[in-house]
Amino acid sequence: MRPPASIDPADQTPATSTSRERILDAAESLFASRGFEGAAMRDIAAGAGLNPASLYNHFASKQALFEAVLERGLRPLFELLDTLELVDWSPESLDAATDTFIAQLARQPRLPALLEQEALSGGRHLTQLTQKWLRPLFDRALATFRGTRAERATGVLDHWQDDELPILLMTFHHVILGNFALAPMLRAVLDEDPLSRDAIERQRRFARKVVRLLVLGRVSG
Amino acid sequence: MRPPASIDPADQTPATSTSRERILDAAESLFASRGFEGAAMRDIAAGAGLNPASLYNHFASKQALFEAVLERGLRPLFELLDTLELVDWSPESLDAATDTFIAQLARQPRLPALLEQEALSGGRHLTQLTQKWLRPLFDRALATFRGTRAERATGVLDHWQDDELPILLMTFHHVILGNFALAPMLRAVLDEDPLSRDAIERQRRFARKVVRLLVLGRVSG
Amino acid sequence: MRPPASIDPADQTPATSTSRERILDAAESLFASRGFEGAAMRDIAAGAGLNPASLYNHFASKQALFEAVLERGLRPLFELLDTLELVDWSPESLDAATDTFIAQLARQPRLPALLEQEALSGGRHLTQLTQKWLRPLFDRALATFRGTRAERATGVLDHWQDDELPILLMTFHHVILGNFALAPMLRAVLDEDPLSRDAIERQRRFARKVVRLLVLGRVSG
Amino acid sequence: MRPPASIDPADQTPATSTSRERILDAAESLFASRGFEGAAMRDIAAGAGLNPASLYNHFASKQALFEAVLERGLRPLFELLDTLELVDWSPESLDAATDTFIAQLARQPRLPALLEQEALSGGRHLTQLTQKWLRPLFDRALATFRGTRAERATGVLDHWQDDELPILLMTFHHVILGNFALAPMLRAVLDEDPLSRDAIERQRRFARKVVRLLVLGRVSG
DNA sequence: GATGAATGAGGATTCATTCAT
DNA sequence: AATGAATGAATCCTCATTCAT
Repeated sequence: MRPPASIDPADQTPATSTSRERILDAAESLFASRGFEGAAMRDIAAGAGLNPASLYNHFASKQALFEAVLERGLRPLFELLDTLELVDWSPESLDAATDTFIAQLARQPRLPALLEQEALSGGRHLTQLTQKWLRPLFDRALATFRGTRAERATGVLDHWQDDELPILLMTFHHVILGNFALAPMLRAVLDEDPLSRDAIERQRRFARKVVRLLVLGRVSG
Repeated sequence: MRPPASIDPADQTPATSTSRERILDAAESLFASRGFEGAAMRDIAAGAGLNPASLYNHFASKQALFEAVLERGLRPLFELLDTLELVDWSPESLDAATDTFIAQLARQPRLPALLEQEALSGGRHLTQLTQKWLRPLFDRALATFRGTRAERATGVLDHWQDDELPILLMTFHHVILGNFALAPMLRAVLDEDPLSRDAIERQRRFARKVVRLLVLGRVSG
Repeated sequence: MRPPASIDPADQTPATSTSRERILDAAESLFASRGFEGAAMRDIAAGAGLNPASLYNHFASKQALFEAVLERGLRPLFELLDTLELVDWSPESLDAATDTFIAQLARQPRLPALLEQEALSGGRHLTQLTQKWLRPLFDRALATFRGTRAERATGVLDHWQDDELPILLMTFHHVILGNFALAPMLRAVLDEDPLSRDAIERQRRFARKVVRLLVLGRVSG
Repeated sequence: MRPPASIDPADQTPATSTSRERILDAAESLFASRGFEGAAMRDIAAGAGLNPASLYNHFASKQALFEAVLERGLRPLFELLDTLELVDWSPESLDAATDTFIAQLARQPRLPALLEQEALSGGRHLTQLTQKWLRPLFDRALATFRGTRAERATGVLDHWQDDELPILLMTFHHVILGNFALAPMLRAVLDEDPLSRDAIERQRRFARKVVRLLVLGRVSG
């Protein structure tokens, strides 16, 4: 009665890439849609066109494979966040930052679901994920927000109280990543592919407005 | 080595309630934190202080138990949504609606994680969840939004284009439910219990502002 | 290409005993002949007439099963050794002690092989076996031997030096248990069942003589 | 979690020897301590500093490797036994024979454990071992003993009945090889390395006395 | 010779579920 | 309503072995 191994056509990765890459692709897809426990090594192997035993020639364990998936997926996103500089807080630079995020997520549409899976499970792999990636980023972003709110005279973040800034950060997370993570549900509710070019363009347009609203308290420049 | 069955002290439900209730409580907790596949009947039974075989005296299968958990959890929330009437779209009535949601979620803090688990998994139980609960609600809410935007002269929802309204609805979902769902991650990132009275109060205050921003385009009335 | 699960007809235990006992019997037989690693849970289950999964209703793991086998097997033997009192060191009391051992081993003919398997493997389960069972027994026996050798005037153990007494103890072990442990090899070399009534009787007669030789330095009383 | 591949420092063979020799050394060590089933080709390869696949450049199969280990290990010992001539049965010539054995075993201290492993397992590789090596030796030795007992007038083997001579032969085996085979256990029970120069010297002294006792019925010449 | 990658068979163990008690 | 024992199917992972490089 087990469901078929692959739902997402993206599971089928081209046979031209290396085995390691095909394994990582299949694993990312399954971990994202089913979580760590729900993703069976057998199904990952099938997605990569390999015998299950072959996975162990490339990764020592399911856990190690999972970490490699996280590493490969999160590194570009977090490097992007690291290099981000909001030179000023003008509407235009906010838009540019928003566009950068959305563009990166369009390239890695399964990543938000992967993150969400672990965020929900609350423990085990989350600790490592948190310590290595989330904490540093979060702390740095919070410091920037606090500094900006204190220094800038008017209009920027000044409709938030200091203790609301952490929630504000989480809200950016939800607004930017949320619809990517819940793509399967959106598909069912909207009768539309939320990862289509048009849908992502609409998502980008919408995100710009929300970011402006949240940071500047108004939409128009 | 399997991890211990219960992480959240809320798993331990008082022995005074009926077996059925204890089972539902334990199942809700485990389904929310681990998803359908990740939650083992054995662990649910342990959480309820029962032998695994006893679960089958109350629920025909794991699937049936899962549905009962959804039913029990979603019914009050969706009934709340059903009865909600935004008589006008004044800031005060928006605040009241926001407060109502947050209050209900504070009573059922694991519910958002439960929903999110299924939303991520994309299929299987999601279809049923979607058809029975989400679709009708979503369609009704969208119609209301569309009507409001078309009829009302100024200020309400008029900074959104028509095709952005579905995304806007999802954004309410993310903003209101997101921090409840990701409570385990927040705990790790914020060094604070996101379900404490203070945190929920802050969350309520923040949600009010965001809802006003999203609907009215500004914070202050 | 795996060999058939059961070689020894003793593997087939009567279906009348409890499952737990049948499991222990089958496990003892396979652990004795193949060692811990070589004995497959599947084969143990087959020997007990059960599904492999059923073993886990009675023992938490292969390791726990192994320890239960040791416990059940060693307890009577070591209790016998504990209660043994060589009132005097006359040839007759030596003979009586020898007979007691041999009789007990005839009742548990697979036990020496079980011990030997672990003694050879040098580690893992041996440590526990040693600390719990062998060390105490060995130390007590050595003290008795040392005392006897020092106190008694003539003839008893006085042809051994003090530092040879530990080796002497081991030699009793080898002489008494050795042929039981190597029964499979003896069968192949002697064209005879070393566990037949006649063979054990001969073994008993021989062991009496060797014990007399080792303790008293001569055969005849 | 698999235990580390090598326990005995003797596993680490010098990198200067040929691959074949390093493989045989590592295999001998692991077969002796874990038996045929328990010794993994992977661990043998690691002990030899090679990739598992490389083993198959030198030996056709695990079985063939095992036989090569036996061959290399048993040949010198059995050749020694073959050339042994007890010109007379004087105490001095018995001592000399005992010394020869012990000296050879000191050179191959893992060999007794290797033999014992197979003797215990009762079948499979034992048959071959028995037919090729043990049977011929045993039969020849038994004939010699029987001849000696019948021909010699007094004192030599004449306290044994004819049907006890096979057991006597096995007893030599146990006494001479036993403490080498059970070295891991002795280490744990005696708090001393049973393969140290001193321990082996003591073992030699002890074996001389036991052999004299068993053959001549008394210790002193 | 040596090795990385591949694999079918089998390893212990867990799972949801059933059933007699 | 509760449970101990049973089980087929699946779980992750290891094994000996092969083969192209």
